[in-house]
Amino acid sequence: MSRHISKSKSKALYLYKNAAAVGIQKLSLSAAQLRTSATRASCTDSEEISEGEDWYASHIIQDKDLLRKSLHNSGTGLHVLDLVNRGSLEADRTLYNKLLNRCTQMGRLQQARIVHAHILTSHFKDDLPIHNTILNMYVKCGSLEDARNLFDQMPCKDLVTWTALISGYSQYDRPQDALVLFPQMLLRGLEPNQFTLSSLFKAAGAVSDDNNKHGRQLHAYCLKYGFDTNVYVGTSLVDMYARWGHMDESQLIFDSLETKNEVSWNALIAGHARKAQGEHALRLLGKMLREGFKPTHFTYSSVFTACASAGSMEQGKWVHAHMIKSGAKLVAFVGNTLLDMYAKSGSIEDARKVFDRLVRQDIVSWNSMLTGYAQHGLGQETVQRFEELLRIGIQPNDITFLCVLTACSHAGLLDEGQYYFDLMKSYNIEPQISHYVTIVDLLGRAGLLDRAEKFIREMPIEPTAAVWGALLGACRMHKNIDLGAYAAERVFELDPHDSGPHVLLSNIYASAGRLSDAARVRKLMKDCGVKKEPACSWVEIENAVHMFVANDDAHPQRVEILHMWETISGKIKEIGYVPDTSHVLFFVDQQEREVKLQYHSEKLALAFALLNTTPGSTIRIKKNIRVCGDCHSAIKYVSKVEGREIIVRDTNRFHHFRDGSCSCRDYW
DNA sequence: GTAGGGTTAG
Repeated sequence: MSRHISKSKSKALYLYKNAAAVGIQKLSLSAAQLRTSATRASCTDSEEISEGEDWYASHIIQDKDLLRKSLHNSGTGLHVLDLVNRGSLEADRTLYNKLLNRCTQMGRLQQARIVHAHILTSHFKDDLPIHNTILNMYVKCGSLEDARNLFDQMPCKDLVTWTALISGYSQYDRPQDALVLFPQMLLRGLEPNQFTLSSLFKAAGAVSDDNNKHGRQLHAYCLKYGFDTNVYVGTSLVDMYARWGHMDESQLIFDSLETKNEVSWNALIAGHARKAQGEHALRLLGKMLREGFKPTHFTYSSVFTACASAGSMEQGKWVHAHMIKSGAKLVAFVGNTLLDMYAKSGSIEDARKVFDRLVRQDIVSWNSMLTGYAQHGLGQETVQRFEELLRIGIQPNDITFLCVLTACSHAGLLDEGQYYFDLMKSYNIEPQISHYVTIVDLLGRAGLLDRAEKFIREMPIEPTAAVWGALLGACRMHKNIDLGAYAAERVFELDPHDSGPHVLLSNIYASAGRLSDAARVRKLMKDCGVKKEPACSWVEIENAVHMFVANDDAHPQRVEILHMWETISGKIKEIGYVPDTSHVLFFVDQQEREVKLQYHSEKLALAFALLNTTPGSTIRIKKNIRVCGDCHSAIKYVSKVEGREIIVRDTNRFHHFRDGSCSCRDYW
């Protein structure tokens, strides 16, 4: 043993030796690890204790009550074990439970292992309840390995033992491990209770293979034994079906619950939020309120997420106001979704306000804000904020870098983008495939197609369809047919069912006049059963979201909309708008192309908004695919002739049209 | 002694 260790540290080592004597080496820790942890624990755990032997000299405690009170100090109170070792205190069940609970609450794994070691030296070494508590402690400290080792070593296990481990696996994203334990448990003659089942449903919700066999079987078991009336079990069922995306079943189970609470509502609302069903989530919030339940942070967080994906700012604002009135603090978990909602529904200013008002910003707050700036085309702002983040010493993560790289790509900041890509190493972040995609995009957009291709060839990881897809997109932008065709072939090989690359390649050929090649790609696409997603646009007016599809002739205001577009079209042609028909399929004639162009969904949405909003107000449109070049050009002119700010959100980013130009500087 | 719900990118 090291001679450099102080006397107080050697006491911890004594503890370790004791433990080793009764077979602690069976634990997952090596002797060296345990020695280190014991030493460290004794040094760092009890800040209130002065260094070394002095403390023991001045604290010879005879009074056991006084000693127990020392457990109320901060820290895990581990030092009392030294007094046990000295014989001045008897370690009883209560003492061990207090120590174990303290380690659990504070999540202190090293200390937890020491207490465990000590217990093995005591006459509780075969005590089942104590060992269940230890197992739970390891789970709560996040060490499934320690928990599993203990579980395997325990000669006697009861339902609590099995349930604690099952819940551990389901909490720490190891659903399969949780699920396989269940039949093993049944084989040993143990029957699950509501605790076991709710953990199992949580696990089953995280896997969705084989027609969700596990979850459905468990559900049947649960009905058979009548556990479904328990609110925990019922809620975990609602959640399980919602995670599979089966919202109808989720709703049915929810409706059948005799007892509901906030958590049940939250599970259902979160399900709709994950499916981007904003309207549904909002309706449920209204219902929840009418039925007298108080929304929690979880509720608000899900509803804001739903509003963000729907881009419904007005509704989101209403919920925000409701949250303020309820007196809830703006903690990061909710605030991040709120700021994301503002950013995604078009108001970067409001997003910034939320960011500034957060009780404390975490890395997700920063990432959301950076994403917001990037999507709004504020490349310089993103870079500046990113630099600020580094300056104040916040550790960026892989998403942070992805945000800043995307911003550089969208804003054409070539040098900065490459610099930040290299900078990732200094922060010990290994670039993921998405970072490589962004760099290909960055180089490609800047027209450096050969460099982009070279970059792909030299990648240390295998390029995916997304990587080649980025090159293909750049080839479309810069009209490079040969490289585009090559990149498209790579994409087809890697991901034959995506319609995007087929459409892109077909368009590359079409715009170069190679109509037969374009037709061949379209045919290939058809033959493979690849379907193009129909284009849609949405516009929110007075709390209602209106949807438009291209050539929509079923809309009740169809005549007015078309009339409005004709008027607008005339006005913008007067100031220089020329329809760019290269964005329309090649097999229609010129006149027909112009007509088809006129009825792109974003134009219909725009005309509708002009008809139904007050002059001068901002118009916000959302699109499910990228805005086409002709619409982009037309909307720029409309913003000028109508004196309107028009904000279009497509799948990639925002376009802020104002006074004849767009924030993306025609670069998207 | 064991249980259910929430965030950022692409």
